[in-house]
Amino acid sequence: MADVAARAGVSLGTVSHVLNHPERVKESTRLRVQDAIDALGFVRNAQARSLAAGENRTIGLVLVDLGNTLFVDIARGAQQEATACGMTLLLANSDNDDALQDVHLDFFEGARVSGILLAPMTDPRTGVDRVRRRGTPVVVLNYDAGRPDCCTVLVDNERAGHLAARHMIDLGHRRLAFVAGRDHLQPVRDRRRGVRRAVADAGVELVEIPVGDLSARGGPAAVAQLAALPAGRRPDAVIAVTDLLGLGVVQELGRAGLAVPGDIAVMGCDYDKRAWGGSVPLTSVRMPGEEVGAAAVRLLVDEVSAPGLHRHETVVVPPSLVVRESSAGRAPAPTDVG
Amino acid sequence: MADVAARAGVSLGTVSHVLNHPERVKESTRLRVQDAIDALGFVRNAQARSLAAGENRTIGLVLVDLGNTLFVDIARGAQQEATACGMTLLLANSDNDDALQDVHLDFFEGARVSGILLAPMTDPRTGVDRVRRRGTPVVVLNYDAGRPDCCTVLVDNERAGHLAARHMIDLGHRRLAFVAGRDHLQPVRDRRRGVRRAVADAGVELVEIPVGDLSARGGPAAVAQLAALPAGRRPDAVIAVTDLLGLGVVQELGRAGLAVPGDIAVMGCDYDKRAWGGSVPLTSVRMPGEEVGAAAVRLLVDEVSAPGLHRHETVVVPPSLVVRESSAGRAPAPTDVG
DNA sequence: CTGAAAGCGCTTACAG
DNA sequence: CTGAAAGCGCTTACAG
Repeated sequence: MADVAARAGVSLGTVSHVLNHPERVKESTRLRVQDAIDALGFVRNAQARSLAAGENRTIGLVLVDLGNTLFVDIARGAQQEATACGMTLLLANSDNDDALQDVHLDFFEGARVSGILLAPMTDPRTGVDRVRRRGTPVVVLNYDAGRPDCCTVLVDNERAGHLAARHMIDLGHRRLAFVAGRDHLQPVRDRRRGVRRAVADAGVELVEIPVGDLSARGGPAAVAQLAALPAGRRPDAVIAVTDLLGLGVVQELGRAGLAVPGDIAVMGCDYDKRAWGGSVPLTSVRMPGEEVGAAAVRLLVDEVSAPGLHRHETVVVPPSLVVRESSAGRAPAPTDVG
Repeated sequence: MADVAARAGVSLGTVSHVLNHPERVKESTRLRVQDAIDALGFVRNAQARSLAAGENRTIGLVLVDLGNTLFVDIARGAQQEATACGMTLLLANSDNDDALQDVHLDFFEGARVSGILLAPMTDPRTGVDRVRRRGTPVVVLNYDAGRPDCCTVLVDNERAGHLAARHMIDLGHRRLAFVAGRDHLQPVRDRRRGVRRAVADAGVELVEIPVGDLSARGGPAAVAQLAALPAGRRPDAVIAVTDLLGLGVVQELGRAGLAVPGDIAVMGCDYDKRAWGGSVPLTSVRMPGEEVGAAAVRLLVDEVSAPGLHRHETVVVPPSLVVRESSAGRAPAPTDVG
């Protein structure tokens, strides 16, 4: 910057002014300074700037898994909203590694970002404690950490489960299977709750099929359990807790010679692009990742700009049903059956 | 930091020393300072540090598209290698937006990162010019920009095409179809070149099928063109330039009542997880994204640590064939047919 | 409208 | 082994 000032024949302060308050500078000198900047290829040192100005229009987003398209959607939504708010979004991928997640949190803390967005998979207590202690705003995404000192943005997984079961019931099915793992993961627990509520309200039957693997590899185990049921208790519809698992179920049913949805209807949950290529397009429940990311940025910006007035809140974003062939067949789904 | 010094009853310089050169400080005072740091929850301001120290162990990675699993793999490989080198990797997603890409480059430049990794989709000339001008090291990934002033890491797409065609030829096929778009994109151009070379060397026939959409949506157009060929010229094997396109072809062939690979063998290229769910597991050519990311970090670190001695180089990472059912059927592929 | 000066939070020779 | 002081590149009241 000193070089720019020298070349333009002005003081440091003036260069700073054309950078920060161009309207306060006479046009002729502003142009002269601008020329010097261009000629020298000057790029202001953002670290020095934010050190001196005490502000830093940057948001850090720590993500648990970029391989999961939900998180990519979250990043995209956050990115767009951040840009709209005049902030820059930086991503750090913790790749399912809790220790690395804490490293990233500390990194952003050290970089004095305006705030941090955190999408964890397990309870992020220690890391968030450290960050909150220094007062940096944190928004937790897609995980209900039950913290009163942060905003939270959740997808309504209970509703996702309810939507799924309701859809199958509306199609006329009377005996549903819910294929899932343990309730260890919040989304599994909540989706199960939603399925149970819909089933109870409608007075239909529910068979819960436990599997150890929520990816497509869980398909064979699920189908084996279905086949082992007495004929009278065999479900007419399957809800898999994830799309990948739903895909595995469809594949395995195909191997067993059963038609989907002719012999049995199937749906997943997640709207996962990795499950889009199946032989039968899979009905699913879409989780609005982009809205989650955007809402989180909005909450963060609110907290940053009005630290005093800000009230922490939990935003719950609704999922939506995506009907495709695996439940409804090739024809459009009947709106109201049975 | 002043608070820490006060609480520990030492000077600022001493606190700095326990942070940067703990061995130069007497144990008892080091412990005292450490206690103060813990008690106060002090996190050093990394901006001030790198301003004063003139170094910044951070690498910025600008990615064109996080929705593409190749780039996620690249990010993962770069992340791991960066951690191994004691650096932190920061991600910025330009989401197929050239203007946003330049914004991210300038951001990293302003943040005075040690170096930048750039995975673009089109020629990144202007952005890289700006960054190189100030001397910041840049490594270009997955795109041959033909710049002598940067290192480059490429996947050998020509070889990928050659591997694909060679595989089909080895399986005994004598009339191959190559389904792809224009040569506008480097990977398409190079893969085509490899396919042509293998076909010419083997003296078999090649039919080139142009499609406008390289995703699964291109499938119907491709199959329509195949069906329109005179019976005597109909290919016995299809190589799609991407896995998604290969998936689309398999789906459309299924709709047309043709068996894969019984009636016609199909393969893709990319090893894209989004194409893994098809009714017939797709043979593909795997692009080693993690190695690309890791190699790029290694080149960058070399340039950063020995700016004088460093010679720019282009590393070309070899792809590898992944044989699955869509070309080889359920039995293992014969090693040498025809 | 422009400049001189203090200060942001740290590091690093240099003394002691 | 520890401290005082200069400096990293910028911003921002405050004068003029």
